[in-house]
Amino acid sequence: MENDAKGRFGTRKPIRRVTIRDVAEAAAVSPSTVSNALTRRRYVAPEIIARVIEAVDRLGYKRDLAASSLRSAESLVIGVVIPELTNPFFANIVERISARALSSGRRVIVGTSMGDPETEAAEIAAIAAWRPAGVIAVPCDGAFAAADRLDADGIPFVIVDRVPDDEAGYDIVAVDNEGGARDAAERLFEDGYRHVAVLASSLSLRNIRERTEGAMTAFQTAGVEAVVLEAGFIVDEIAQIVGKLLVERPQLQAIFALNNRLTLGALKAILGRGLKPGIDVMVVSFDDYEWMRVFNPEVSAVQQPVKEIADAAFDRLMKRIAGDDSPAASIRLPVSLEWRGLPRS
Amino acid sequence: MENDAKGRFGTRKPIRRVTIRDVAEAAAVSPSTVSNALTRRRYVAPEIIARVIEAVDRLGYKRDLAASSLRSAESLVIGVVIPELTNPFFANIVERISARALSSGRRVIVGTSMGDPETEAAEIAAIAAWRPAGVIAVPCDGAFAAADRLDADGIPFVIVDRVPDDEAGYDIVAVDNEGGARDAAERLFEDGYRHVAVLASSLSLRNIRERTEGAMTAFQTAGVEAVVLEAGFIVDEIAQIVGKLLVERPQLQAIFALNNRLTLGALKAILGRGLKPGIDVMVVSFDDYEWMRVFNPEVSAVQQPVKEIADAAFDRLMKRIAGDDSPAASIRLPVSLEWRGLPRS
DNA sequence: GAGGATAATAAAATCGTTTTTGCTTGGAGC
DNA sequence: GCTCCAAGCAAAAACGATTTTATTATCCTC
Repeated sequence: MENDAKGRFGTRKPIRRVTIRDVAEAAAVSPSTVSNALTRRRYVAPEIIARVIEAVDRLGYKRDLAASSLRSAESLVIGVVIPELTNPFFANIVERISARALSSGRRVIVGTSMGDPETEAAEIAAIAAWRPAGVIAVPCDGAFAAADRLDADGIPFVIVDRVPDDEAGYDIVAVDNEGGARDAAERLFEDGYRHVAVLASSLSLRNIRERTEGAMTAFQTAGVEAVVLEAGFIVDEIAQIVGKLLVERPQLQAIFALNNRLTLGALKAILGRGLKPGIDVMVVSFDDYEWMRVFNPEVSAVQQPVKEIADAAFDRLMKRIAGDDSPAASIRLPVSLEWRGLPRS
Repeated sequence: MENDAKGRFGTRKPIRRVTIRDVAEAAAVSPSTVSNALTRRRYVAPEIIARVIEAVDRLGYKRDLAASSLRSAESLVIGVVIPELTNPFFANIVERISARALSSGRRVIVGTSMGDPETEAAEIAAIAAWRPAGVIAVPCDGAFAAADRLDADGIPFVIVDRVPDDEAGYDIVAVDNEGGARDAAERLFEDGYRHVAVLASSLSLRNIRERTEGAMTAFQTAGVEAVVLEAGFIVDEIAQIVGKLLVERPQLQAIFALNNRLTLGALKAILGRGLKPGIDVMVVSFDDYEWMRVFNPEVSAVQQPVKEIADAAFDRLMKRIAGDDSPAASIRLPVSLEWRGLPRS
């Protein structure tokens, strides 16, 4: 007898999957007993369980999760939708949620909207076709129109990081943007900075608006001369705008960049003019990345509690999946200021 | 009649999904005809198709992909296993593969090994339970023991980026590490650098070994005085090692860091000593990141063709899934040197 | 010892879809 | 006008699991 299934690419479809029926036959029990023996949903005699497990191991049986969840109507997938995977902040959140999901026997499927509401809606629709137990989403705009679709399908969801314009009725997990920005602003004042610029991407984003307001309120209260710049999303353009600012306002002592890209732009402008960040011009970043620590002194940053954000969102979603129908709530997590600057001498 | 299904969290399980049967009833045809009308697998009269589509739209029907692929035995999921999602290089690859998969009607599920072979094996096993059409993996070590599991299950797979110690019999997509490192080394020589250090993480990694060999061969041929340092994976430790190097070898003119973390460490050490990267000590990085461009001059880098890597892997996998059983092949893609340094004056 | 409750397993139904098989109709061929 | 074939749709089986229902054996109780 020749065995064609030997070579790696030797045959077309030689492999017939091991099903629960094969295991049942091998263990001389019925398929339902195998199921119960493995899932422990009903009592099965210990010696039969042992026989089943032996057969499973011997045959290399692995339960087909798709078939399993189809019948049991218990979805094992969690949908996660984010603007982009290449942003380590989002990647971190996905990684953490995946780990949590895995330890509860579920699996995450990820969709990226690339910052486009239409793509976002399409992704949500595509994910909905997988009948996820729930969805965790970082919306790309304040509308989050896809919410309706999820509601219509009865899929529970939690919104993360970006708070919708109308936040009523949604479960939301975000950070205390205003408080975090205020803390940083106050620290700048305490350390002697009196002429600062707040670097925003676009004030149409609620996160950025909250950060801007938190910072500006603190600056105004403290009597710090502060200006807000809307610099967009392209590093080179941001650098150009900051460059102009540095020329026009030579008295400027610090820049508070409200996201990591803005920080990149600010640093590029400062370094491009031969100045030293943290010495000639202080830079504080909202959101902390590894590369911010190569500078000397290191760039100070507002650190977002990524793990806590992901955990809070996951926990909330799990409760919803379990049937919790308490009123939707908005959770705001505190951020922490990683101050690495030297006091202004 | 009260309608309990109105509120967002008003009722427990009020939503009954729209199934193909509902559509069939609404369109006054059989379920099989609905299926054929939607998938176009068999001819259905145009007017019936129209009726079906109308019913689908009206009822908001979405085919259950799990059930669909269960019956048709055509898997719609692609497994992707990477060491970590927070590394933008891997995230990029995942994003690209996801996009390609999506446009072919499939979806990616991601597993992260966190650099641990056991976790990797567990992830592969877990993904296998979803019966993926294929798997694309970036192994975390040279053994890639999980390959056997995939082979046993008859799941085709492609290995990306990290080449296994024994590469025979595997489909592999990687970059030309040796050539890329050689190009960078030669350029350093051409620009006048004569005393350089090659910064490696661990020579037990094949990628790093190839890069080291490529660089050292070129340096030796050109008569450049070069030293190899194995500095590990922790930025602070790398910085410390480089710091010591800078003291011991004041004549050092350039550092060739073989991955992005090493680049961070090198920069940190250089900046920490008040030196200017690119001016006092040249830095060349293998792998290019956005933050490398904030410096002045920008950090030169060997850029990996992420899109091409992902595409090549995806294309190969699709062919395997389609039944191609040609011999396994190893594809090596060229990297490009982004030279941003100034010639040594 | 008969009736009935209980426990453990087997058999059958089911999840939502696709595929296979079967039926009906209409038209072509002779 | 009859047969045969193909087209077009319906009915039923199947995918691989779980849940529901049925069956048998055992154990109590009176």
